Amino acid sequence: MPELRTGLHHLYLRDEDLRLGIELLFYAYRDFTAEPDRMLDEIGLGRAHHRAIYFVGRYPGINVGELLAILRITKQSLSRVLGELVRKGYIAQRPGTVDRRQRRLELTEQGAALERKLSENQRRRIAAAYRAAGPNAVEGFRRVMLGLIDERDRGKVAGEPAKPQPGAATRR
Amino acid sequence: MPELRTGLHHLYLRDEDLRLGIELLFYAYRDFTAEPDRMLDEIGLGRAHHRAIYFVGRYPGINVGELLAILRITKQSLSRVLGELVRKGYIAQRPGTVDRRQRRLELTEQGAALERKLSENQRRRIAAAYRAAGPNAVEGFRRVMLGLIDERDRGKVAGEPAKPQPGAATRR
DNA sequence: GCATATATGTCAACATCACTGACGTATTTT
DNA sequence: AAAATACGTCAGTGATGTTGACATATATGC
Repeated sequence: MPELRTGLHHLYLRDEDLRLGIELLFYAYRDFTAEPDRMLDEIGLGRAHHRAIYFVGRYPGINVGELLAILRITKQSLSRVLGELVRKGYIAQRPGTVDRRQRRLELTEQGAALERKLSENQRRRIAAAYRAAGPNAVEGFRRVMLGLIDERDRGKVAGEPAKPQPGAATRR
Repeated sequence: MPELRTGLHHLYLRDEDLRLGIELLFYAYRDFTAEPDRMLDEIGLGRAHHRAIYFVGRYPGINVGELLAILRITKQSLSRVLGELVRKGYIAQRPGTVDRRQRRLELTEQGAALERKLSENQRRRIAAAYRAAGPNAVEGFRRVMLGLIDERDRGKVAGEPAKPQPGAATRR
């Protein structure tokens, strides 16, 4: 629900309030990624691999362009990461049926197992925070977080991955 | 308000709910850092410099050990970043008065200006998200985010920086 | 059907930010 | 006086990102 358009907002935002927001994001992200990072390190992978595995698991059959649009990195960066994951047997590729230029990505059994293992800690952490804060707070959390995300991607979160923008291939 | 302690929680957490949380963190952090990153890039600095500048601005007179405890990186990494910031005139150091081994860090005029410029976009983004979501949602956001942070650091967020753990100097 | 655009990949070079390991100096604490 | 602490440095390495140029296969528009 959009708030009343009073022009003046009853939500008076002090510098301190905004700083707290900045810091919450920093600390939460720092701690949210620490555990998976440690686990990845043991098998010679990094956070970038986790992100790829996560989103391939999230959208089975996703193609490279869509994944690029989510991660917002260059194809050269993704290519290295994806190549390693394919070579190590975590991700399988196969050409698209409708457009055979595409490579549709999927997790292998091994990849799915790794994804579960990596996300387990994150899920636990989120579940604990949700339970401690209560359903009402969770709803507020979602609303604020969505508001922090670039508008063009809000629909994408927890929906279908957006098709890459036209011209995305040429644009860098 | 803490939820009723029923043992069984009325907050039934589906896999989808947890995934949404994971993704909100990913997208929000991605978009939250993108703009400052671009600005930093123009003056030959990176995200690590932003973090250092931010927390030195947040806690004027903070010493190196405290900053290390916040950032959770090695002193060698921080040393490089801090050295660059000092050389380029964004941060000033001076020995502590009570313990002269310490280097107390402060932003110079120039550093404070940069900090404001960098954080401006982030503050705007947070302010917009807060306003759109409403005060109630903001409170929920804070509760959940705090729950995501390592327990030992919850008190530190938006308070005084914790003293580094005893033994921190030797531990790596 | 031919020209062009798209999806993807590759080679090469480079920057940033992190890490490990080993040591060194000044100062404080015991 | 010895030990611990705060901080720094030198040296090497690895992960992740970047730019730029070019290659291949497939689709699409006229």
